[in-house]
Amino acid sequence: MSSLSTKADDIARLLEDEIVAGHIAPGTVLRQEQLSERFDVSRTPVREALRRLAALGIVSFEPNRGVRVRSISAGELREAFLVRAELEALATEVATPRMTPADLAALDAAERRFSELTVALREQSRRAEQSDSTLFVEWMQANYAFHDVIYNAADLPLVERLAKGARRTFLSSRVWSAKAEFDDLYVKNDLQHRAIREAIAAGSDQAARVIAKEHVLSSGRLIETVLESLGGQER
Amino acid sequence: MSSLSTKADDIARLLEDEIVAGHIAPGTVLRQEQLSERFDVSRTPVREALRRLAALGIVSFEPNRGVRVRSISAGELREAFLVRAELEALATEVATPRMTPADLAALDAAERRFSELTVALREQSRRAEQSDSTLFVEWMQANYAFHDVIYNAADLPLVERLAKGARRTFLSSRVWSAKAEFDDLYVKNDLQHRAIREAIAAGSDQAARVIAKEHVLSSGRLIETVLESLGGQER
DNA sequence: GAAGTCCTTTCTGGATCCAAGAATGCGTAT
DNA sequence: ATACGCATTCTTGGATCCAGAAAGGACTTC
Repeated sequence: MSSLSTKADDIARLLEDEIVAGHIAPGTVLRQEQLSERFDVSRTPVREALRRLAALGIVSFEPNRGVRVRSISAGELREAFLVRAELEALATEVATPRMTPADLAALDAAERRFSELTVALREQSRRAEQSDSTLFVEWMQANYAFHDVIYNAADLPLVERLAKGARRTFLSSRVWSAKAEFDDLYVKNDLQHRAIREAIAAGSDQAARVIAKEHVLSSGRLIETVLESLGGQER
Repeated sequence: MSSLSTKADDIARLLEDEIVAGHIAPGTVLRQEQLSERFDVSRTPVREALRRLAALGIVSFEPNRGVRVRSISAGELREAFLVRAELEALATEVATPRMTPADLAALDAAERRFSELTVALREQSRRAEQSDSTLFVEWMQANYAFHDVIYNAADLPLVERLAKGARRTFLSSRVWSAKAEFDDLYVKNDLQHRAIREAIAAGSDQAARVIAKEHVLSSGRLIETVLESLGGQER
């Protein structure tokens, strides 16, 4: 059986997903043996996987003591948004003159889908107190799908990789517990997506760039205020 | 003996330095056993080190075939400069209002040192055909030292980490073999550093930002043309 | 002479084993 | 009761061992 991927890589991907999805809380100590029996392998590939996660900054090794899921501070979160704003701006600028009609159509579809989910989400949050999180997850995925169309057209793999790394940073944060506070964000994001698409469609890369940057920054600002209102319990 | 660092980490650092410094050519296959006897350890920590380098994108694993030092394509090099330009712009903008008198003094000193080395380097390249590379290395370090003052003041560890990763990308490229062609770059960099420092000192963050960005981009453009003139032997 | 098959060698990926560092808990002395 | 010291236990970092994949021949066949 010629394995196209190695166990260490599989485990790394799985763990990364789980941590990013928040299924493993920041601060948790990952026991090697525990993981090895969970994945039914020896500790060797587990440790190689952990090394990779460490290089990505997702976990941190404390020599002879174990690996710990890193928790991001408010400062790091803030910085991640700054970085993402710059990279998103760059990608949008580069993508604009490269957009094919197919890309534009895809962008339009992504925007529409995002709009629909936004409406549904606001509806839900107005009605129910304890909102279902699946809709929220879908909404967020639709958000990323919109941006992915742009990344795809920009054809800048490094930028895409780094920006997605920055995304990761705050996906695992517990900000999302305060979904209810986000009504403001929902509608704003929707409007900004429309503006970005229009600027791209009009071929004005500089305008698109500026709006894209502001789009990310304003999300960051809002999330920051939500975080503050949640109180400063940082780990 | 309570080891503060683990062997895997030490090896990773060493290998990274050697690859970035160009002592190990891109495309080289790294044999695990060879490395293990060179560092006088078993293959286990070697492999963990290699996993880390793989996560950083410095080497790539080819399952069951070995790890290979990644060679960067012209496109990747170009993209790395785009990214660095954005990040450097951001760092400069953020740093400007945060610069203490001490920082400004350090920036001034770094600029002066860079200027001196620039003069020395142009002198040398005018005289000797086969120029000594140590002076060139010093010059490059002085260049980075200047930018590091800014990163330090900006206090954005993520940005710094990513930007330095992008630096790495082209340090290992063989562009530097064509040092002779760089006279243009030498003087331009010097002028741009002065302009950046002046903008920062004047407190105009936006101006500093724009100049810093242009500074990186123009270096990128020049290096690109040098690369082309070297011929397109990409691996 | 070129291509295909089998066998040997080499090397990787993973499992297992071992030594040493860190935590834990108990007993004792103050 | 509290703090110190010592032994036990747990877990990590690293070494060694093993099975399977890929590369490299030699030998055969057309």
